Amino acid sequence: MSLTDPSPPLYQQVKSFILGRIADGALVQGDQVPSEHELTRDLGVSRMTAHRALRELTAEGVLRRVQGVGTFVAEAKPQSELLEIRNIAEEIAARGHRYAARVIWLRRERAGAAVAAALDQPAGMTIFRSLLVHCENDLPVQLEDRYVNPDFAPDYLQQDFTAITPYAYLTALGPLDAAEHVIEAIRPNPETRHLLRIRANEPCLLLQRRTWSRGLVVSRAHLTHPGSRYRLAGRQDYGSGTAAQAP
Amino acid sequence: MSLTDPSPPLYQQVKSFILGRIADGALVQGDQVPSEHELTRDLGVSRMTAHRALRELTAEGVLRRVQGVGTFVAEAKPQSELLEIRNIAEEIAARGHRYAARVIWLRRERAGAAVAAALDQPAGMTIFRSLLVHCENDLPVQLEDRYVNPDFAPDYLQQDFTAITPYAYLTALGPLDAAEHVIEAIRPNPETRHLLRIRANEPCLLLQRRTWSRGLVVSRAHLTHPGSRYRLAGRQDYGSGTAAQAP
DNA sequence: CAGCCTCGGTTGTATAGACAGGCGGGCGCC
DNA sequence: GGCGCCCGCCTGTCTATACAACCGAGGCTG
Repeated sequence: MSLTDPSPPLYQQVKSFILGRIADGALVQGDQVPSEHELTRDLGVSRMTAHRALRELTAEGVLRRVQGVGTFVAEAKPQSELLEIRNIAEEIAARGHRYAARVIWLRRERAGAAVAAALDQPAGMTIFRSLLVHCENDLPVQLEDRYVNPDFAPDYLQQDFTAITPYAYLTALGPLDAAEHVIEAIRPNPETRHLLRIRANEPCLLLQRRTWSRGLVVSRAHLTHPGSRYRLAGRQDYGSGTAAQAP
Repeated sequence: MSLTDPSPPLYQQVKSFILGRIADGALVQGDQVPSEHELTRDLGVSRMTAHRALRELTAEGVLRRVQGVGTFVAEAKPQSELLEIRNIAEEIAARGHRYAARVIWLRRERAGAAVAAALDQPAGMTIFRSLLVHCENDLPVQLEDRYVNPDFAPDYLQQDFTAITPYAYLTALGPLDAAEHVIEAIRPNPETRHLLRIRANEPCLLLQRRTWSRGLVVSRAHLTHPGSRYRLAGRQDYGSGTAAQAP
């Protein structure tokens, strides 16, 4: 078997080769894909080229690699791939608005079943939890309810989260894993409404972010606050490669 | 100048070096960052290592590279980078749920100032507009209100959008440009409530997507519909490189 | 039988070298 | 002075090689 030579870079052709095997069913979820050595032998490319192809497909979520074991087709995404959310507090700061955080409380508590599962902890284990209000120009825009795995951040409760955001503190401890997000429109409960100063009958956004092994975040954000200058917004580049398939 | 040796990989250290220069203001938007050759010379790493660092930072949107010219700090994003939304109709189909679209109407109309600006058309120009309900398992989940630039899709109004989604039709005509998204939680208006079968007092999500030169989409989605099995959700990979900067 | 060791396979990283292609400025020629 | 070519710089890709770290299985030993 050989690769078509003309234009696209070799590593791109290797990526297409793997993606094609997945698309036509020759490789399904959990299957081991050819190792770098096999790709080197079968496709006639160097190991670095095969490595780059596999590394990029891993970064794109298509594959999963385990050092010393092999490369596998990643499990189907637990949910959809509809959106990707970044950190709101850093967004506010990056846009030059006056940012402030207010710590409502920091405490340890027993994890319920759902939270424990999200943190890879057995149910009933002690977890750390923080509740913060993020303000932009004195206006509360986000209520951040964060559950943290104590194993990964033993000193979490001793931090001064008016000086450094929990997100910044956790990423300083190490890279954060992939995250799952869920976003909904909800009617805020009275406590949320009070802390975010939301008028009665005003809806707000509920963002839930689960970062494996590191923390679970539940943010109740009211980004369309009267006077707030921004919405939850973003950009997307439609890579010319992601072919649109009609339903 | 030299790099601290201990644990993190060299290409990671090079990325941190560049990000640090940006964070402390030594490099600002539009500045040329050190070339691969300079990094090789100044930091004592090989060109491939420097190249990987710059390539990954480019993929993350931090830098912009021009072959033959150099590498520069990317311009600030016009809006925030908070989220990225894909196509809801295709999501439903991809997840194997029964998908159906209902066309409420197709028509041409005069563009108001805001719509015209979004379509790069002079105000008052004729534009195409479609209103569709996307259903998942007979449950309406999204009301898609789409404004299309007639120059790019002259036959738009003749299409059968129960067979092919507007998104698929437009991408078949050519790749879509970058898009800006805005998402909010709103209380739906009576028409939306009726078409999406939303109960009184239930909030819903409002998604606005502007694809430059091709179309403007206003979607009023009620994704937390009782019985609907999904939320607006997604995943994210935190590149281990994007250093967290505390506000 | 249990525990330890070794060994082969696999991924992760790093280097040196090479060639291709794009861009822009400077130099020479007209 | 103006035009065009060429050369140097820069990024993009690819190869060959090397070493490190990790995992699992199989064999050896107590």
